Amino acid sequence: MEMPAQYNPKEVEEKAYRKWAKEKLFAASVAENSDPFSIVIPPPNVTGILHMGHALNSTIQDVMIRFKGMKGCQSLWMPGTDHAGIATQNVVERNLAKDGLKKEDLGRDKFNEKLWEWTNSHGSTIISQLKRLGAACDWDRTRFTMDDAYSDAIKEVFVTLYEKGLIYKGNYIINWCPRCKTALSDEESPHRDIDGWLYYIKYPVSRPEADNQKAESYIVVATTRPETMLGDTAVAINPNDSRYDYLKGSDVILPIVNRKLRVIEDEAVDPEFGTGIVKVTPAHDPIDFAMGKKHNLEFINIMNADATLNDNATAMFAGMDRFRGRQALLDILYEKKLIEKKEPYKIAAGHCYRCNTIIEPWVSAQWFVKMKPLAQKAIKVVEDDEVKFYPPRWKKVYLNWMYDIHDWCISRQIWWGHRLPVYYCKQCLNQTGNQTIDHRQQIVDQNSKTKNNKESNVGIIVSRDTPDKCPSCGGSDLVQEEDVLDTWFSSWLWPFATFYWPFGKTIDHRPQTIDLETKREELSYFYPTNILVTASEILFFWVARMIMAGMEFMGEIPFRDVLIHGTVRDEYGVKMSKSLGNTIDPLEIIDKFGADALRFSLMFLAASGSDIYLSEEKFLIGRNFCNKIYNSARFLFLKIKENNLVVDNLNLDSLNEIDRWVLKELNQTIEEASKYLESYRINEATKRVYDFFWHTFCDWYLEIVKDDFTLPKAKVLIHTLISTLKMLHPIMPFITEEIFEAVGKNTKLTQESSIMVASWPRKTELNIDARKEEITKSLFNTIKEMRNIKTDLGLGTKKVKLKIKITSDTKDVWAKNESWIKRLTILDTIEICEDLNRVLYRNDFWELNFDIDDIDKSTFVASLDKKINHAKGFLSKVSKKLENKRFIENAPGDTVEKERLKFKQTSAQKSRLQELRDAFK
RNA sequence: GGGCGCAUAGCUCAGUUGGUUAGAGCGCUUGCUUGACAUGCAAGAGGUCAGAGGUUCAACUCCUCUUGUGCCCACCA
Repeated sequence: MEMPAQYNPKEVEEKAYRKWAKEKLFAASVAENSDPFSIVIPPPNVTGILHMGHALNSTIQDVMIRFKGMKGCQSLWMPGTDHAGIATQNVVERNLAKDGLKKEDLGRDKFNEKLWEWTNSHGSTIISQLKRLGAACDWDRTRFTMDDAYSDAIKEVFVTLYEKGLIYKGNYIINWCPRCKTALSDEESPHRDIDGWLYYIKYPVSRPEADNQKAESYIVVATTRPETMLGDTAVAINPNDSRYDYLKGSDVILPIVNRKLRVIEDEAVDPEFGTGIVKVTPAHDPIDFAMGKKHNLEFINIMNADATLNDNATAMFAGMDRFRGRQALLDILYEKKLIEKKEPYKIAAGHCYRCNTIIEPWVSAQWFVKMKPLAQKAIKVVEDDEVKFYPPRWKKVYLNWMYDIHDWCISRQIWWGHRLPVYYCKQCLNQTGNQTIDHRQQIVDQNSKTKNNKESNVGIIVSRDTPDKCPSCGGSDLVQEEDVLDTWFSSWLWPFATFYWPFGKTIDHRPQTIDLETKREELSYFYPTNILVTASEILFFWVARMIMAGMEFMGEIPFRDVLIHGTVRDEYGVKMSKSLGNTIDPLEIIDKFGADALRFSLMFLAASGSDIYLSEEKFLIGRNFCNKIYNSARFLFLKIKENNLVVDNLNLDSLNEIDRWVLKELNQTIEEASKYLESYRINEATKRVYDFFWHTFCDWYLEIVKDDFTLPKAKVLIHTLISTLKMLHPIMPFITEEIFEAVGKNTKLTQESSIMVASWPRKTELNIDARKEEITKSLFNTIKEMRNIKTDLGLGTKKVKLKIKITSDTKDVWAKNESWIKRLTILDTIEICEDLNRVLYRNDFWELNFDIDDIDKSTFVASLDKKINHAKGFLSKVSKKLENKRFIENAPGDTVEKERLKFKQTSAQKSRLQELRDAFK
């Protein structure tokens, strides 16, 4: 087989992935004799295309899955996608807009068909991209949050929570996105500072006639959103603010609208801010909403769903967009000289996390989950470290959020998603007369009053099955709730709903092929899952809620460990995002350098939990390493063939000291890599194996045995290669598979059909003679020193004669190793002498000289001086310690012993160097 | 306003129970077309571990403060 000089990942990767799929190596199942290891993938959006964040996130999971698989676990990576309500709807709406259509033109059913069409044709894009990355997901289990069966779980959960009184409907002020025209949860409305103005507006005051003369004829309120004044129904002052005592009996008049405003007192008002008087707009501001409830104020809604002003905002402004209305209103206020001043002001405004539109706080009828009761257990399991965070600091972040958790608004006014399993009986509703099912209508109806938070449940049917008649009146005129659920209301069930929980109660839409008992067993085997790998952005959205759902419905944590990795940034430290255009496309990197190169570079750079800065050149680390692995293997096979070697299992009897040395280094690498992987410190494991393979195995061992390519050596080489490949496999699955197969073809070793199912390497039992080991290490050091000296003397690549005086029982060491020592040091001959006329290097075992006439003494002496100074500095530091009585008294014995040894060795070394130097004077 | 991080070589970062006169990758300097690999090999320069205190026999590592910097949460209009 001809192997080109450079590694070409393209065909290798495709071929390997096909093989794994064909041999069903991704599949995991219940096995009594194996430990389970499971991860559920954070389901990517069906609209998603693979970005660097996915690549990082997925590689980490894949590393753990493959590692645990090799360790003998039933290693399950559960894949799937998320229907991503708003995001997907937006995409399909945009497509529709190209034909000049709106979703309303199609109607709900037709539009839903379009959504499914889109999902079916595009939804697997991300899946195939994950496959290119090498993801070892059990693809036969792939789930989608809109599967019929998955929807069963959602209904079950909704109904159960409703029956427990943990889900309620009510009129509240919520985050409204006027572009998506839906309510959002607090988490979906992140605050961002925007530059704005704080306007000081004069409100006239009408006083009883006989009032004292001190009072002003107007008051001043400050606001960043002047247009909301059209919905003002009060002004508020702090009860302890005596400046405005006079207002208590007065009427404040809302300009333009000329509405009388009540003056209320509330502790929420900060006397220090602005003028100390607050305009109160109960229907358009969360604090004002609370005040409105407390003081029984009128709620006047001045906006439509698209944030245009409505008739309540007076005919003058009706129909205007909120920002245009703001300007128009300001113009009039200026004209009437009612603006006292304006100041530049940073406003922390909520933004829609899907389209970045500024959120409008809006009162509407929505569905909520009571979170406090659900949070209790989820707090405890984290406090008690039953669920552990890596890095641990996220525990605090999680707990802080959980301690102060707010109710979760779960209804969305979009069409793509799970419709709430809520049905309204029209007849019953008509009788109570206070309910309608159209939110937009309901909101307009709110002009007058929102009386109570909780509306009566008359006429509301919450049911797992579609009811045919109203249980209370028997009427059959039922309509289902129009709203759909927040997408996260499906995601939070992911760790168990993916196993087809709830195993069919009154509802059961499992596919025929799915066996209930198997699934039940699988859930109990694989749940709780072992780790959840995610970015910090969805800690609250998803992680926290999964823990709550797990505790509530499984009675058990959903995962033991939560791995929070960093954010992917560009080389300047700016977060990669499509809108900024600073992304690096992982698929382009795969095309250019290979998936292994991508994965390796990511794992090499990603220290646990810290952000990772990327530029295209960072992927050269991985590419170069792939090339190194490939070439070293290519060389081994070439040599094996050239020498007609039949390589089989390692034979410990025929090992020499150097073989033992490399195997010992290998042992240590295995130990450390395993330890690091077990503790999720993947980058440490990656670095360790990289360093061993390149700088120990290739740079030293392989170079040493190059010209002595005998069978015992070949066995050590192949053994070490295989062990390293195995350790690298979780990180770089493709190239390791390729070479593992090639090992099979080029040797007589019996091995597994794929490295994926090969067992994790174990340490070799080596009987190591300490003295021989020391001599071997001295030999390596001597070689480094000789190269060093040659460079100092300007003899870099010149072949020189080495004269050596053996000062102890090590003659055979030089004789046996002569050939490679000469090659690696670039020596002409090695001559063993009784006496040297000059010594360039000396250690406990030998001293040596190069047979050359004149040397540049000054550079050599300078180099010696440098070493001597180094030793001196070190010695003074160590002796300071040893002279310190308290050190001797307090430090543990072996620490003191170590220092003594250091001192002894270094002083010996120093005097040797000193002698050498003196000889050159 | 509250909370959480970060500050180590020119750049990007490791350094996990305190005991190395501090490591890697890239970049830089010097020398190598050595038949596995120039996507390589050899040698090297470069750091008072942000600053100031403290704890300790011992601090890059623990504590406090300062400075700079980043992120998250929050109803000061």
